[in-house]
Amino acid sequence: MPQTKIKKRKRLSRDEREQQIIDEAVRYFAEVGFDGQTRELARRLGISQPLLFRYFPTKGDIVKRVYEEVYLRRWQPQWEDLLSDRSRPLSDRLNQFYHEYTNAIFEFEWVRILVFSGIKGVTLYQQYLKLIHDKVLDRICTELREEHNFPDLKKTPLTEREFDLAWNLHGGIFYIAIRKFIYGSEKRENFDAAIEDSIAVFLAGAPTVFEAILED
Amino acid sequence: MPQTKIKKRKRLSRDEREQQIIDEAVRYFAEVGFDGQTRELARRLGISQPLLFRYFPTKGDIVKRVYEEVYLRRWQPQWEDLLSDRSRPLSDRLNQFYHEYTNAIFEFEWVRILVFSGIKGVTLYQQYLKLIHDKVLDRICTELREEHNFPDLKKTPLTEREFDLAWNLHGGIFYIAIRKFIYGSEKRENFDAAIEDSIAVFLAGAPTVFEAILED
DNA sequence: TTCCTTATTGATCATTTGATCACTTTAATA
DNA sequence: TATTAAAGTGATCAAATGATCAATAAGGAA
Repeated sequence: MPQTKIKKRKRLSRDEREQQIIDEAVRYFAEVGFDGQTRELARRLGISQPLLFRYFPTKGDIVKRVYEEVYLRRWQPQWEDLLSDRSRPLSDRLNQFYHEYTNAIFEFEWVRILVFSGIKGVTLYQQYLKLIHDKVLDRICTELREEHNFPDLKKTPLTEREFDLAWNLHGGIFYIAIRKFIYGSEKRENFDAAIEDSIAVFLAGAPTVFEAILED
Repeated sequence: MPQTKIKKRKRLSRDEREQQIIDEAVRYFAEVGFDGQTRELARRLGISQPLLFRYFPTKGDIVKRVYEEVYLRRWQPQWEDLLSDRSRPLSDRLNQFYHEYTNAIFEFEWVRILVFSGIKGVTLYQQYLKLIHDKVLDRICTELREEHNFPDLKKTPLTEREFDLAWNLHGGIFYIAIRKFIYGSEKRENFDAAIEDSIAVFLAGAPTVFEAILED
């Protein structure tokens, strides 16, 4: 009756162990928030708690790396080209973008760590909001002007109200993720239909409102 | 040179002190999250830390009362009548509702404690989402059917896709509050214009999409 | 196989923090 | 004014928790 795996002290290379710690830290902190304890994190990793401090000087450094790990590698630069690709209808582009974007973003770890970061006053998510503003909403508004022959950008720069409307679309979609991962009140896995409908409403309704806005 | 008010140990009645503690706890926990310390809370109140435990058996009880204090007294039952008042255009009703709703809800304390509650797994906000679903979105969808002579509710109950679209409007508006109070990336105080525009887009775009949905 | 670098750990420290309790002080009231 | 119920406090406990360090052991190099 061999008690397998009760004790298998394994010696890993510096890089392997470090990555292993970060991977588990992402999972753990996403679950319980950043006031989770180093002892519990070590327990989940099957290592001693002091070993963590051999790889990271302080707990704060682990948290910092978790942020980086979660935020980086998610944004796909080709999305910027996709949104601006005028050889395809804007509706197609928006649907493809939000389909891929939500597939990349709608993950337990990502959404929760995102929200935690806002609470703890971390500036990283503010950078992310800026990314959305500059790379997504700006393009959406620009393409809408083009598609409907609205005033040229050079003469009339994008207005705050146009951005607000694009935020409303984006925020409405992101709010699905909040309902799902923060409040657990949304059980579905697939939101393609909801997203398609939201885009359809936006594209059907926004031109009218934009027209009124741009008259001033 | 009299040092006024340096020490004015005031003896309050049970009820007064209790309310004072809760009021400050709402402010404090909204600011730093629920892992704020009882010592700091007591310091802000100008009382000793053990006194807190004379009024609440545990810290958890203070937190519980904070939730209740923040959630209760915000929802106005007359909003339900407002949304259903067919003597006025739906556009007017939606604008008035969201104007009053955001005035009541868009507060630092309310939004942050709301988000914290989701993270800590408190069920209170799930109740709040249900309230929105049942008392707001349900009415919006119902009124849209009426206004556009869509299929009768008795024959075709409201579909998930209709609710999704209403959620998109509501979530988009609520996301303004998240940007403002959680991420601090929104400095404006007044969002009436943004909200009016969002409602306009919804009312201009939703009927088309609803029509398509209801054909199935 | 032996040596030696370094990954890993047990024991422990210092601080933080929720909670308790005996004692003090306030102010209403008899 | 003296009495007394209860509001309020200082001292302190116990557990939790981040961090340190000397000692141990894994596994590649010689």
